[in-house]
Amino acid sequence: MTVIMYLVKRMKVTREQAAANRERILEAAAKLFREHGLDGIGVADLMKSAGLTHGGFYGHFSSKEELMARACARALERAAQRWSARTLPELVQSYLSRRHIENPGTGCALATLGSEIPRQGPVVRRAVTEGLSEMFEVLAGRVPGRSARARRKKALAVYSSLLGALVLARAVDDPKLAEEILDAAAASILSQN
Amino acid sequence: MTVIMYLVKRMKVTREQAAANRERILEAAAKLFREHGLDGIGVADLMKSAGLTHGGFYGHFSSKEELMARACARALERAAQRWSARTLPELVQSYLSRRHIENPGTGCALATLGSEIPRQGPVVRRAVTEGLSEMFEVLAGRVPGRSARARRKKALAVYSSLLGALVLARAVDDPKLAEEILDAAAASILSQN
DNA sequence: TTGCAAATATGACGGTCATCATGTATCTTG
DNA sequence: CAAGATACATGATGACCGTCATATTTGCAA
Repeated sequence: MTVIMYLVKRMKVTREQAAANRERILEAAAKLFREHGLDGIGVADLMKSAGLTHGGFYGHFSSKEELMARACARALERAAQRWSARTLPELVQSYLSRRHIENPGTGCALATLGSEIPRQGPVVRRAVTEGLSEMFEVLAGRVPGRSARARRKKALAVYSSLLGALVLARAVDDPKLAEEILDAAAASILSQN
Repeated sequence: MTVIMYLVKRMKVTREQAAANRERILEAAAKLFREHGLDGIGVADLMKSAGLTHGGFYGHFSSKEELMARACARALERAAQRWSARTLPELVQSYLSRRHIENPGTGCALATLGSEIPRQGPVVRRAVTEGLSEMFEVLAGRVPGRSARARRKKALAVYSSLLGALVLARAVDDPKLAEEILDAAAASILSQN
């Protein structure tokens, strides 16, 4: 075991392996940023979680900020993909669930990082705005409405409700209250759509 | 000027002045935490903003965490007070406004700190839960509804929409999009109440 | 097969942070 | 008015952070 680790460590990686490493860093970041916040996890721990040491980081990304932007973009893309395969009721139920509350690392990035985004630099803000725009489009295709304009408006309102309810339910330390919040938001959304 | 500052500095404060100093620390914290995040501002800067140096901090609070809890409680109490003096449409309009977007330091604490709260310790979570519960009660008194139960449910849904919309509008780097989000949420809330 | 570029490890640097120890000047109590 | 308590300043400590310099090892192109 130790010998194998030693060999792996000492072995120069091929181009493919380097690309895979970059991918692992990005995936680790997308998860750990959501779990600990953008400022709550450091480059060294991120790299360790990807199976590397901190030194190689700047060979893959120009700064921690760039990684934050790419990780946010990645997380939001994934969310848009997931949404595009569900109906609105399915989507509401899975978003407003105890399972989502308890798994920030794989859930909605806005719910875990939302209040930190306004304090970030232009690169991160841009990535988030683009990711959100895609999500709005997907959601607009999942809500009922007579015109595209009306559906977009509804999509913005629905996402606001989803996001706010999840943030509140996570903030509160009483599981009963959390569930009450989720239920109220779900009922409100579904009764309107 | 320098002489005056020197005298002020060297002058031992009375009990009343000490209490006033504690109050200034708390007010500065309530503002700066919302502006920079709980982890985005340090004890030294907090104290400097209250006109003191960092050393005296632990005479007033047992830890930074205790200050975070008290500052959150203070901010939420103030919000509940403001809400109790307004009608629902007034409240929605002021919450979902450009002015609120641009002034996080005096605005809703959940919108600025919401996603950091779940990562905080029990003391902060408790203070936030209590503050939120008060806000829910106030809001339940401002929404229409046939029973107290129905009004409470509506209050939870309304606050979710408000919070989510503000977080989204602040996260986005396009003012037009931000305004679109606020408008969509406001229309949704007001059409339902 | 030889030399260069690339990928990553190790280690260091300057900065920031929360917390605590200590000194000191003043309020406050007897 | 004397003595202790109090409020605060100064300074230090140890930990952590982002970033960079350097060395080493190996894939890869000529």
